[in-house]
Amino acid sequence: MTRKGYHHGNLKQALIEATIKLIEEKGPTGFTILQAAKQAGVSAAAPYRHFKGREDLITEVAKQGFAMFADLLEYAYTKGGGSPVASLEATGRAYLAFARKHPGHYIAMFESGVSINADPDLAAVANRAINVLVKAADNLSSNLPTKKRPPSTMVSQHIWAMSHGIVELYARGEPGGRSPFTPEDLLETGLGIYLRGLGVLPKDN
Amino acid sequence: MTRKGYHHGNLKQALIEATIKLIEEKGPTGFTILQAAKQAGVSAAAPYRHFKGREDLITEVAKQGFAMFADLLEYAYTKGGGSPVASLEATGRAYLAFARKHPGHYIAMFESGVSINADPDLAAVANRAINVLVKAADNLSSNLPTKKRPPSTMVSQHIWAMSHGIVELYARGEPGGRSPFTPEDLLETGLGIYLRGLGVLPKDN
DNA sequence: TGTACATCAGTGAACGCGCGTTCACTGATGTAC
DNA sequence: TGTACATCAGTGAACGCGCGTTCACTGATGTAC
Repeated sequence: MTRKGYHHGNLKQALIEATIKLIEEKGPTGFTILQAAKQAGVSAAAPYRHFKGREDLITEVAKQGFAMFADLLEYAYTKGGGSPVASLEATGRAYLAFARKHPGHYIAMFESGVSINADPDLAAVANRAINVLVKAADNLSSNLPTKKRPPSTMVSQHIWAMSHGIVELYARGEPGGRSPFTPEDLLETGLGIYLRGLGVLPKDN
Repeated sequence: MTRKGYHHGNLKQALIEATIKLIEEKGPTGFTILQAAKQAGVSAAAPYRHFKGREDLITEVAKQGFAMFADLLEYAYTKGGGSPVASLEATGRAYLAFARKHPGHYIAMFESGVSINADPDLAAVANRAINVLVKAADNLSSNLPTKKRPPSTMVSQHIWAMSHGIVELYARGEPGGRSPFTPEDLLETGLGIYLRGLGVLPKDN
């Protein structure tokens, strides 16, 4: 974050990165424009050349976060292995990996209070991420008998909810102290049981 | 929140209720001691007779929330019906009902950043709630063959994660706009599939 | 029953602080000719 | 290649604000005798 001369050269991205770091450290509550500016080595007024305000900055972080998230999920899904089940499990692992590697983004995306529908770009990129899971669910249940096939959107929401719940409850400090299981274990086993219940995994094993 | 004379009479609880209301309306970020004091019709200094500060007030809300939550889950669990499965499902419904009816408490408990282990009382009452689910899971799997029985704590964490995820993602505004399914639907179907996968529900239906 | 006194709960003024935001400005950069 | 000028990105001072917290205080309440 060192400066050369009067012009920063890359201030916009530097502010975004400072925001990510601050959110990681102090949560969305603890983030302020002034501190982001300070961390980028710039006066308090400078951020206003690039962002409308605090909210706008967080939205930008969420946007970049969802873009990376969607890319990661897509990659995991397509390269995840041959079967629909293997692909879905790879996508689940990618979900946790993202939350672990990019907590600042994850928090901006899900816990900062930004309204995803307030910004069309944000909504679009968030939907791209969501659709990976919907497609994965679609693929899964395509070879189930039509009668007992729940809607793919529903299945994708079950899986999203479980993944998100594991991140929120067990991938950080709280609650109830450390769980004896890693988040990865929890998701793998939980997803396994769920998929068996769906009928896409054999009953034994 | 009207006052009689110089003494409020019930300021502590009035402040707690103001906090709940403010958190519901503006999130944990938006809550301040000053506004709580104003809402209780009292000067800015008065809260310090009852609480050490902002954090202490939120902790108290979380504590009361977990107590109610534990009571509700316990009640639902014991009165929930004859079978372990019916009891668990009743407990899940109670989970969502609590989150819906008491969003301020829920937010203070799970999204305010209070550390559950920082306060022993809080940890105790949170554990009481957690243990309802653990016991429910225990009951569930007690008539499964020992070999393919996952630990009850793990099962309870799967269920907690899915419930919490549904609350966070689909019981409020975000993300991806309104889901076509109600939170209650999502939990019921998700839990159903999961329990079938566990082997405690018949494969058909 | 009445009075003196201790205790308690709330007051209001004051403080320092960091925040968000604006404004006229200025240094740096790019470009037309 | 050199110069004039427009544009752009960042400055720094200033503002008003609400917040958290403290302090000496005072009105109300309860109780001993």
